[in-house]
Amino acid sequence: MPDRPTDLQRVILDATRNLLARNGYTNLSMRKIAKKIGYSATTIYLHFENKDALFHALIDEGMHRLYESLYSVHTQYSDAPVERLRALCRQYIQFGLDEPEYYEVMFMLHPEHMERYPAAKYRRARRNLDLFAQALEDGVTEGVMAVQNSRVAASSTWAALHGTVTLLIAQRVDARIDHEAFITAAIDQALYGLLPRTHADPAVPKT
Amino acid sequence: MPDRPTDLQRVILDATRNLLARNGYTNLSMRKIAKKIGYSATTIYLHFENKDALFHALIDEGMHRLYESLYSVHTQYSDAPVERLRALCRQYIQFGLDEPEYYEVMFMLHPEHMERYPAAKYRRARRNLDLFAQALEDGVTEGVMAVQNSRVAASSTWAALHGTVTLLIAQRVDARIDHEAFITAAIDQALYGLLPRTHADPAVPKT
Amino acid sequence: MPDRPTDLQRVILDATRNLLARNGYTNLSMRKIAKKIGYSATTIYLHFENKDALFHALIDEGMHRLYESLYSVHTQYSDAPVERLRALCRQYIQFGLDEPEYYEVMFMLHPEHMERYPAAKYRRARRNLDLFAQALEDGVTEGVMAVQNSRVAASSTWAALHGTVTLLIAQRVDARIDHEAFITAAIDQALYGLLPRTHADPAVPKT
Amino acid sequence: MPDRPTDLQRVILDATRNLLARNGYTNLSMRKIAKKIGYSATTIYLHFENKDALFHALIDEGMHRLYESLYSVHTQYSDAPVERLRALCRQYIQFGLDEPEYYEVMFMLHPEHMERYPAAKYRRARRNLDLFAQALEDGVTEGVMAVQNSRVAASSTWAALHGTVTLLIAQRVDARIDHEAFITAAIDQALYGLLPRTHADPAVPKT
DNA sequence: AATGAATGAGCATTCATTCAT
DNA sequence: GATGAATGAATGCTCATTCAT
Repeated sequence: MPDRPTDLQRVILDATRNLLARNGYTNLSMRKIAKKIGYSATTIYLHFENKDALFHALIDEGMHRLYESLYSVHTQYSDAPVERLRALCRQYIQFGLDEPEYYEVMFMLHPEHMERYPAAKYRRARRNLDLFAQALEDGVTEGVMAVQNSRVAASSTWAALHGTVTLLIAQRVDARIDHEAFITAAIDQALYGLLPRTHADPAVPKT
Repeated sequence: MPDRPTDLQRVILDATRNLLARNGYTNLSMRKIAKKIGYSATTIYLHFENKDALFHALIDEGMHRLYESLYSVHTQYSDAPVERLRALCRQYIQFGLDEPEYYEVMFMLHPEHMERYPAAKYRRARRNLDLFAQALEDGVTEGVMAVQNSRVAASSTWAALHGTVTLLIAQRVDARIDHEAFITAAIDQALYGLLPRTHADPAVPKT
Repeated sequence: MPDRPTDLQRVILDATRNLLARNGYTNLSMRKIAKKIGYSATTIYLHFENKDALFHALIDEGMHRLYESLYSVHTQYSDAPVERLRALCRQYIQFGLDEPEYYEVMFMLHPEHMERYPAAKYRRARRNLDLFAQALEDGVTEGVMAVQNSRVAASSTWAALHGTVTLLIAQRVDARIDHEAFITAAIDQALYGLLPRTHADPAVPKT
Repeated sequence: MPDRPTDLQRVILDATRNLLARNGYTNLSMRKIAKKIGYSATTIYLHFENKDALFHALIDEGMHRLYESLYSVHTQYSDAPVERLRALCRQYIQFGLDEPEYYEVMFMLHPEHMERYPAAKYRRARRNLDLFAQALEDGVTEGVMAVQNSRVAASSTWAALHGTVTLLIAQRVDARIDHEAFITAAIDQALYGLLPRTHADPAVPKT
């Protein structure tokens, strides 16, 4: 059985991600991708309609990867919602730090760039958030978490994680702060904020 | 009241901020700014040394505005750290939503463009974070908050707020979620996570 | 005989050389070349990496042509060093006048633009001078020339020829002077200056 | 007696020459001159019609300086034509090396730049050559030189000197050659070429 | 005599994309 | 499938010069 013809689409995506990680979004061009894969620039257009489409495919793939990595956590801690949530948070942040330029394309690119990102793909992206919501619901069911609306809480938790990853990637965190300490603090703060409060806890004024 | 002679520097800054928020940094060009203000591109160079300088002036300005708005909160709630912190969070998010253009320039642009931001200006920018750290320290002193390191906690709190603002500005929050509910949830989660607890929660293992 | 598909590289080189000689380096631009050849400026970059590369190719070519023309003289007068040297001088000047465009690019442009001329190519360029040095050495061997250092003498001879060509090309020679007379005078003066003298002339003090 | 108001024309010329020497012709701009003298760019136009005029004034001045320096030699050796000629050659080359960018503006700029150089000024420039011609004529009269046409010989001598200066300024002389040796060789060669030949000297074939 | 404000033209280079083959 | 040739538009920036004051 002969080698299947190389899946060039695959090769292009890998090269793109690679270049992205090395040189950032601004310095990426079709020509450079072409050069990297040893094909002519024109060839890329045989596999992706245009730069946008290539990027969307990349985002898709990133979402998928993120989902896989979160899902494995999900199953691993299926019966311990709090641990599961903590692990999900860890995993999310880890993903962002492991593949920062991936993360950037997925979540940090200017909206203007993403306007044309097809709605169908958006839906798939949202499955990631569902894993968080699920953990929260399970936590509430078991009485170990207290949230009013799991979807809202999932989003606010995501916000905390997203902010954490974002500041780290953009190197906006005070240089004197240890990254690991920062990450742990961020996760703890988010998690503690979801735990049920006992009557012994001090009252918190609402705004 | 007669029109003062147009302060072109001002006009340029406003136009730039506007374009930046609308189209992102990648799509910003001196020519576009020029076109928008109805002057030649060359004229911009009469008022700003180069693109970077223009850009940095914009960040500076934003940082200053943010500081003013946070500082007024700071003084208003000077003797109630928890309320003050909550108000600071509110105010931070509000600033981001009121002035998304400034916020984007200040905190959402690609790190690559931040690298050249002069250290001296950076220091001024950090004063904003200090107000959060101060509130945390005061809270700890009064025994109404529990954090190990106020600087780290200030950063993790900032991360939560930054994530919140960012997702809102980029319109990445699920359309079915009410923004106000989302914001409140985010702030509550961050705040609750900082309060002292009567007993360590066994359900939350240390990472 | 059918037209070969246009060799654009060739066309670009010719156009560039032409413009260069007409307007000087300062006034040469990729756009102008493009306009002259009826292609877009971008197209030039398909054939030359950048302005420098284009420029160096031109120099290379000129050096090669000059060498060919000098070398044919070299072989023709292989056993008569004085006649050979005279012919080399003639040929050198003739080359400058026949191909002023090449000559300008090769020898009259501002040093600033030569600095980047690759060392390897420099070496090839120097072969031209070697033909003069060779003639001098042969002349000394045969006792028909008297020079202390053939390399130095080759250079000073070159200087005389270069000055001659340069002044002619730049039209700096007094209009009342016949060019042919000027050229002959220049060559004679250079040659006579290299011949052995029967007695040291007391009127010429050493510097 | 109060200070005369600063002769700005003078100041501008000095600054220009200075910048020229430091950064070369290509990097010279009206703005930079203005900055250097601490006046606005506009001010320069009050004293020179345009860049061309400024340059022409500079050339004028250079020609004048050269003349002064050659003339002092002329008077110093008034009764020894050969020594005088040698000293004139030395002085000419020295001038070129002492003020290379001056020399460049005067003699090496692309003709296209000089097209508009007024004829009247050209005449003044030619006086420099006259000093050489005079020396030659005196030499012939005294029987210590042999030239057919002093104007032609002056030009061919100038060509040799010009070539020498030019190659040195452009750094085109082989790096292994000592400059002083090169200069001496060039002058000697030019001078020897002008001396009368005795019957004992070997015959030189005419081309 | 001096200037600040302004500009159109120009620069080398890069880019995403198209088209004929 | 794949490509070489080509391009129009765009980029940040500099320049000589003008004009109203």
